[in-house]
Amino acid sequence: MTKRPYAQALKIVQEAGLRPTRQRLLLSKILFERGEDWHVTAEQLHEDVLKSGARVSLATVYNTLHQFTECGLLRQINLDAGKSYFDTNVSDHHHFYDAEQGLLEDIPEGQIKLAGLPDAPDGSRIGRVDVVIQIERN
Amino acid sequence: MTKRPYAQALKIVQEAGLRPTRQRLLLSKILFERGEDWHVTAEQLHEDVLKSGARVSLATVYNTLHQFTECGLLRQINLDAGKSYFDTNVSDHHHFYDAEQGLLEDIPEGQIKLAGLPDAPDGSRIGRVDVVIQIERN
DNA sequence: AAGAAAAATTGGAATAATTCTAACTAACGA
DNA sequence: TCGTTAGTTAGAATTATTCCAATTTTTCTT
Repeated sequence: MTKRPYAQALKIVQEAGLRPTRQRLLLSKILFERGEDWHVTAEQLHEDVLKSGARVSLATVYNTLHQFTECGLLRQINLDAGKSYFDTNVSDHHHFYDAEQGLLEDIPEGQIKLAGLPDAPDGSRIGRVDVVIQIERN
Repeated sequence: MTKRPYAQALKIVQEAGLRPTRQRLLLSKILFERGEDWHVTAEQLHEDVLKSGARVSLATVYNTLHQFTECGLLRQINLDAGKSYFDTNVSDHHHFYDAEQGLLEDIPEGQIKLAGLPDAPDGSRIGRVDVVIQIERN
C-alpha cells in the first residue's frame, strides 16, 4: 500500500457524495485506515485528531460522524444512556457489550442465527435487527 | 381487586428488601398497578407522580428506578444516546424500537429463537441477550 | 414511647454528551 | 477570479443524569 497519503480517504469521501474538505479527509483517514474494526465515540475520535497534530473542532467531529453514518460509512450504536459509539464495520453483524467497562466487541457476520422474527407492527417495516450480548468480567 | 390502596405496592417493596417509604410505595403503585407493560423514562414517571397530586423529587425517582432495577423489579434499556427506559416487564423478551418517535414495544417471550450464540470472550460470561428490531413508520 | 442510629429524600449545583447558533472560511462552478 | 453555496468553528445552550450536603424519615434499642 504505497499510495499518496490521502488517496484512499479522498476516494471514500467522494464516493459518499461529500465534499472533500480537510476535516473530512483527515477523519476518514483516521477512521478507515487503521485496518481493524473500531468502535469509537466522538470524544475519542476528537482526541485522536489532536494527537495526530491536526485540529478539527468537536462540533465538526459530531457533524462528520453523523454524515458518515447517513452515507452508510459508519453504523451508530447506542448502548449506554450517556453516549454513542460509531462502528467502522457496517456489515451485518452483532456485538458483545461489557457495560462495566463500556467495551464493544464484534461478533462475526453470520454467526448468530435468528428465527421467529415477528412481523413489524401495522404501519411500519423492519429496518435493522441488533443483537447485543451483555457480558460480565469474571 | 378491592385491596387497601397500598397493600400490593407495600408487598412488592418489602419483598424486594427495601424500606417502605412513602416515595417507594407511590412509585411502586404507579409502575406496577397499571396492568400493562410499560416503558418509562425517569422524566415521564416524575410527571406522572406530579399529576397524581403527590410530590417526589426527581433525584428520588432516579434513585428508586435504579434500586428497583437492582432488585429485578425493572429492566433498564438504553437505545437512545440521550435517555434510559425502564421496562416493567422483566420476563425474557425482546423489543421493537421506533427510533423516530422513541417508542418501544414488547415482542412476546419465546417468539424469537436464537441459534449460534458464540461463547463469551475469555475471562467473561454471558449475561443478558437483547434483540432490538428497529422499525420505521411508513 | 423516646432517643439514637441508620437510611432515605431533597433542592440545587455539577457533570457529561450532544446540539445549536451565528459568524467566519473554504470549496466549487461559471 | 468571483460569487454562491456548503462547511467549520467557538462557545453557548440543552438534556439527561449524577452528586452533594443538609434535612427528614424510618427503624432499632431500650
